[in-house]
Amino acid sequence: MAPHKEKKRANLRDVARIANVSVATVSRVLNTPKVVQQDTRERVEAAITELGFHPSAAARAINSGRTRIIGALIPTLESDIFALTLDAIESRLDDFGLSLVVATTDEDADKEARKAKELLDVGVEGLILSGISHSDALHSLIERTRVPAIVTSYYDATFRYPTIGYDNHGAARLALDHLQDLGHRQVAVIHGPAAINDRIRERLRALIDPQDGVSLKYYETEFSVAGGAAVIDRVLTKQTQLDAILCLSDVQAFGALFALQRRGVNVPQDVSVMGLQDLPSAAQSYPSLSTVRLPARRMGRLAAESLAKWVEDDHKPDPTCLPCELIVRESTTRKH
Amino acid sequence: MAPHKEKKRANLRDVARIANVSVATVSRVLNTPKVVQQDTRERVEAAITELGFHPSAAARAINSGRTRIIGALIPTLESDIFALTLDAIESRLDDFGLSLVVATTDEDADKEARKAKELLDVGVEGLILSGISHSDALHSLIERTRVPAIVTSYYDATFRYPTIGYDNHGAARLALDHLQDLGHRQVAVIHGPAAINDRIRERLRALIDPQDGVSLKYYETEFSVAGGAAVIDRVLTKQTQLDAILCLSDVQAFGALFALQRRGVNVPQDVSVMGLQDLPSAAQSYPSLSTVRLPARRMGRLAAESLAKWVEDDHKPDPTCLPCELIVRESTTRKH
DNA sequence: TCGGGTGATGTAACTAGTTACAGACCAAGT
DNA sequence: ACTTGGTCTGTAACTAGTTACATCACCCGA
Repeated sequence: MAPHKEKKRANLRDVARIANVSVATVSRVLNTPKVVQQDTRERVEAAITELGFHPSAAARAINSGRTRIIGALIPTLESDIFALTLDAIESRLDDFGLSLVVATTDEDADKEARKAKELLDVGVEGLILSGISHSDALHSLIERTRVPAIVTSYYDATFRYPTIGYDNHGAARLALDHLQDLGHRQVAVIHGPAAINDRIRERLRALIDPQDGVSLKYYETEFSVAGGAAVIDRVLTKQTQLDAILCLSDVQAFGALFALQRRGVNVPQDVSVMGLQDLPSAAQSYPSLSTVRLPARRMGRLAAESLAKWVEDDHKPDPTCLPCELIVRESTTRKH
Repeated sequence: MAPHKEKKRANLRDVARIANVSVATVSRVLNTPKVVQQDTRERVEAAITELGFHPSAAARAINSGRTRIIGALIPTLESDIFALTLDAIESRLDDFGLSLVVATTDEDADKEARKAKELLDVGVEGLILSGISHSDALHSLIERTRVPAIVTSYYDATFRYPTIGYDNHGAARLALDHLQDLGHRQVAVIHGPAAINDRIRERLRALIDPQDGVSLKYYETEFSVAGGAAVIDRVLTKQTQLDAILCLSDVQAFGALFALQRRGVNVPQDVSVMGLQDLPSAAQSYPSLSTVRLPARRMGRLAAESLAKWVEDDHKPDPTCLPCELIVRESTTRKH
């Protein structure tokens, strides 16, 4: 068999040769077609079509110094809140002509640093982080490369990177106040793993000094519907005088809701259940879920916008705290 | 004020100058450090640290001809099934040292083609598509650039790109057969927008010739919990002799479940409810949801693997159909 | 002392684009 | 007739890396 002719991709020079023009002219046809005479342009375009030529992204990037890629480091895509945020980020970045590379970290700081390095190797021009707990390796990487980085899902005006987040502390407070206003005093607090998650820690911090004789008992469980459901037995055993359950995330609240129904406990007559986040289905469940709305989509859009402006115009964004909103639905009611 | 010295990024030549070696040596320190003498290497490393040097991804890519980036075109991240699949894709691609750029299409073929172009401009080496409905523009783009492309969420061995999917037709059939086996004859089928979604069309196609006196009535609604809930009034009005509700997605099944509970209809005593997908919460809800499991994570992993091998070793994958599994839970029961 | 092998390093060409500058050409103005 | 200006195109340098090949020092054995 004859040795296969290496069928590598056509480049600018190939097109120039076929069209019988210089590389500069081909480049002009691609970038500023109006300055090229029509018949020349048509000849070049014919050559481009003939060869199936597509300019190399890398070669363009090397000249412009721009890749137009933004990297996002998020704990996981399995959780609605990150998926929602990311969806908003992606579509807003697209408005600025920027693409989004996603890397998941499983809430593991070392993995995050490793993936951040990969993102920078890919050439991202900006980085979106979640929360404020990161490894020194990541910090020094960001410092060395001077890549613009912003933090989402958390607000702290003094943090080393601009934070575009919501008020986790205030949201938890809002939820507890609501239960308190309804007369509830014996409250079970169900929350995800605090050790690895600064958003959860911040929410818990809001609950440390309950007023008016409110007593809080804490239950840490997996961050999922199953986690919320699994912990209910423990809650019901430990707290016979239970007024309300405050779940620091909606997914766990759904788990709690289901598990309570399964045990014949009526919500909200026997016990009120409160979530935190306002998932799309919170308005639909039966009973519908009282919760505090975290503006995930809005945050995603704003984060994307802010980073885009930083990358494009070197305009570093100010930290922003988006407001949370108490959403009262059927799952909470006044204590009888 | 003195004109600011342009503080541009340090490059290989800068490092070479500071370390008093040639560019080749610096390159060797970066890529094959063992061939460089220790003291030279240390000098270079010191220079790298001093300048905060980071090699340019674009320049590397231009030489290797590789970007190590894969692009995924998915309808939306708001839907769990895509978020789950994407999470699996991302983590599996990472095993191969590949990064993932995400672009959402909102199930719009023109938008998909536009975003595909952007992905190729970014330099993706491979493309992951969802379903088999795409614009001609996308097809010709893929043909011109000869970029490896695979399809997920759909199986069709004869399709122009390899499909790594599950059997939508078989899954729907499995669900209907289950209801039939339980003695149900009057069945409401709730499904998402068929016009724009080939997965849904394929599921519907499985239901065209029901046997044994089974009567199906169709209700198209939004692909969401709210959509599933909103259509229930219509279902209950139109079908007074209702045995079962078959929802062609779990999210809609949850909506149906909630709406039925809200109206005092007992599931499964009064009516059986069947989902399709097996979301993580399907096992937790009350009643827990009978459904057909679509192996979203497995599919994501396999798709990532297959595309990675195609990109790395030029080994085009074979179409693969992953099995769906009937999951019988509490929401379906024998007709009384 | 010479040839050969090895190891470390440098030179320069190469990747695929963009672009500053130069030059050719043609028409209009002086 | 000669300059001027504008349009179009080409040459070559430039971006930031990698790498084939050349070079040189050094050591060993003949």
